[in-house]
Amino acid sequence: MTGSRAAELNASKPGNAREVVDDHEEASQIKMGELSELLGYSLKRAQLRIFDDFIRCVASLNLTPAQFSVLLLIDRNPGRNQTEIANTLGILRPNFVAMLDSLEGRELCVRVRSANDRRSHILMLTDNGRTILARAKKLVATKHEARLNEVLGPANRAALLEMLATIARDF
Amino acid sequence: MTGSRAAELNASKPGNAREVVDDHEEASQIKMGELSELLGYSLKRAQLRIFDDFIRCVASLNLTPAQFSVLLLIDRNPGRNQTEIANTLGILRPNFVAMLDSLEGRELCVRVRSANDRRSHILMLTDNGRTILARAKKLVATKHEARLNEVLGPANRAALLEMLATIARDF
DNA sequence: GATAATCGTTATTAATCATACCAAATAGTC
DNA sequence: GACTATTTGGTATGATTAATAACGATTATC
Repeated sequence: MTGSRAAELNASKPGNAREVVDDHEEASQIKMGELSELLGYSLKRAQLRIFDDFIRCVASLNLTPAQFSVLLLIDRNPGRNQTEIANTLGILRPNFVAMLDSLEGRELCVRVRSANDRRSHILMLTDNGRTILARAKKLVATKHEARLNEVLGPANRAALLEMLATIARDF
Repeated sequence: MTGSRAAELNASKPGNAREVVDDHEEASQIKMGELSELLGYSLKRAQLRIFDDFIRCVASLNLTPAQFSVLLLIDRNPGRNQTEIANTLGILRPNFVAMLDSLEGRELCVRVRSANDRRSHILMLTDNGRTILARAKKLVATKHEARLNEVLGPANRAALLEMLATIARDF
């Protein structure tokens, strides 16, 4: 299901029998040039790694980052409708339908017709949804974010988070 | 073809014997909850913003971030073939074909049969490609990255870059 | 009461990402 | 040299995500 996208990120694995030289010269490393100074590039690569790790850490619950964020937001904001949740996550309403179909099909959340405005659907987690979310949070905290703290250190992790929020806010 | 099977899943859930919830408190802001502590979430949002700004800054040249990185890498590594360039960028070879078709069609680069290995295509920029790349670099530096320096400050920008590289490397 | 706006939804397209496979060329082995 | 395996670029094809237009039902506005 979840393809290993990092399969060929590392072409030069110092492992077994990969000493092939394409030209007469030794297999020299490709120069990244200004690419390593391009923030967008590093940003995307880091994001892919983080998402891969997230999916791996939470694989037992079969939750994507997007699904996790939806459950989190519904839990924290009971009584909101689809457009409100979708908008705050940057998901377009048409694309949110299938996503909710899936989550509701797994009985993690429900759509309830609002009494105030019978057009809109109020979203709320089921008991099962709350259980799964709680488990997911624990997995994310103990595996995913913990690893980040190992690699970056708590102070750096906080600084990184703040800078990313700044970009998303002021850009 | 596309097979949007969203319709078949749970398009309609009739007979919802759920009770209606109180949804007062109209204009209050949605709470992000633990979402603002989730690094992957901030990372993705920031990445989308950065990419949008990149595309905007370089719109006059009609270059995507991916295309720009390809041109940059070819320029810095003359004599490399498709798989080498694609691999270092994390692009799968089948998907790299169309991308090169496009760039070559715009006469920004060329594929040249290698004399050493007649299977492989050596990539190199055309004069036009070098010109466009130079212009793109200038736009990126004076508009895109400059704005980042405004928002973050040079020191923070460097620290951010270093942390992202750390994630992409050690994760 | 007529008209406009909103909500969830369907349908559809484009773009991105991934896998399986093929012909040509090369490498490695006997 | 012949035989096999591997590599390279390429095609075809799916899955997933993202974006737009439009529609019925409902609500808001005038």
